Amino acid sequence: MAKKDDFVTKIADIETDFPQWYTDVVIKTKLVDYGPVKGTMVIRPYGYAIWENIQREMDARFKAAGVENAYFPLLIPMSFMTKEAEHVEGFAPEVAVVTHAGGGKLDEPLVVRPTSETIIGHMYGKWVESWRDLPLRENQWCNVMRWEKTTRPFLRTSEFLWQEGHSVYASAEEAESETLSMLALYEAFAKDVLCMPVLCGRKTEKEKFAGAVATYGMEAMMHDGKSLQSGTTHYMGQNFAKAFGVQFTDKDGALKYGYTMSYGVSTRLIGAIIMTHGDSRGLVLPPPVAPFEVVIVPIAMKKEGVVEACHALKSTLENAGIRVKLDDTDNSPGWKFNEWEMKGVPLRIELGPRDIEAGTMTVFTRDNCEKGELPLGDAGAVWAALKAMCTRMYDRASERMRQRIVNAASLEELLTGVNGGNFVRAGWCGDRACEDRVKEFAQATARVMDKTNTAAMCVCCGKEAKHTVFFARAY
RNA sequence: CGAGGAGUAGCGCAGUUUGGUAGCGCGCUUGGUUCGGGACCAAGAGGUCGUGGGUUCAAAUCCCGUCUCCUCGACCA
Repeated sequence: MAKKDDFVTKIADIETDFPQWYTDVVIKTKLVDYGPVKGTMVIRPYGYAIWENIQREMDARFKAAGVENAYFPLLIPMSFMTKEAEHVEGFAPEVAVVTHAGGGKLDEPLVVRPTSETIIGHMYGKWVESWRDLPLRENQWCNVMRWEKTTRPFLRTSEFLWQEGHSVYASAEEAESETLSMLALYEAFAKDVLCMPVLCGRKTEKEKFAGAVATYGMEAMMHDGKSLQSGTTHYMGQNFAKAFGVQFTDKDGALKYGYTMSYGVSTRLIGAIIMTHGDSRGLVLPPPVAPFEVVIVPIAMKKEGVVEACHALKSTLENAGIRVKLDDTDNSPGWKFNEWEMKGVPLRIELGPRDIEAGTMTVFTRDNCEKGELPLGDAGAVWAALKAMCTRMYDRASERMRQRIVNAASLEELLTGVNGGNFVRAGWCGDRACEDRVKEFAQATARVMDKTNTAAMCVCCGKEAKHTVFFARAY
């Protein structure tokens, strides 16, 4: 039973070889494979199940907030993209364009959507006529394409899956309020469903969405101290409404432009989960999004009653609403232990003759890698263990982020901070020149601005600080 | 686009310096013994050595071209 030296599926050590660790995890756990087109990924069933769980949980929250799902076309006429000046400038370098179809050249090229503000703006322009049509709040789950130069599975791919919500309101106040409440929805989702702490706040002008008045983001801290933009909400003012003629007749009889906003999260969340919770054994999945919350590993399967007991346990847990996998393949138990740990299954239940005799089940919790015993078939105790695991995972990640946010009063301190894998909290005067200087000096960008300004002076020029900003290296 | 690295079996690699029958580990197939932390035995399948040309009696190996991928940078909400 000695451990084999040449363990081909073993993943790299997260502490010493981070980029390789990430690649190993996404490939060897069969979350994804690389697609034939550079920068694309094939999401395999184990990875897609995580996405389905994210969708289910997110949809429930959208529904509770009153947002409905819809679907808009993949292809957008090129002329739509050029209607909003900043938008086209921001996205032009990374759009893929369809020039031929049906065996001939198209009169007008079509872009593969990099985001759907324009085509949805076009449709909303047709649908909105009266104040009675507002607010109009729809969401779509779809794929988008952005031709990036460097890519990494989940974190930045040429094609990715996301949800994009788009709303029109009659007033600026309502649209701005929705922008903030959707950010709050995302933050709660990150905490409750992904067990992941995030930093939320407004983005700087440099970092905002092309065509927006204001962009807000939530940033998650990865194992290597880099920041991952995990969700954004955008307040567009009337920019897109004017570009696409989204007008309504108000109660006072006047024709007015609507105020729009949009928000989105993507498969990047899966990358965030991997890099927030993963360890040197592989994935550690938050129970709410794990493809299965429990895997049952039978011990000594040929002994009488073992397989039957495992099936009975599976039914009991499933009846209690728990997602369960029974691994009754003929691999050795040790192989199964390692395999499912690598794949991040939250709880493993080992069930063998000794357990059955004693009326217990051996339970391994993935986040802390501890083994214990529970009464055989006690679904309530399994639920409690899963819930406790969520709390532990969130608390651990929060504590790490708290310890790795440092303050800086100078560029040198800022550089030291980001080099040490930290988020750096520092004052900023508000000038683009200083923001650019920070990037040049420390390869760090302004992730979000703190809700209140507590800094006295700008980390770069020393003038009075108008904002307190979290700087970090980012994916 | 700049700098560096790599292309040999499904995966990971050796072999190239010094040209001479295509190798290893894992995985896979079949049969058997196993099973409380990646089991073992036996037999077997699988490769135009990225690609085009050149040198040579002979090229994975030497020379020239070319393509692809990876890392770092640039770029990127």
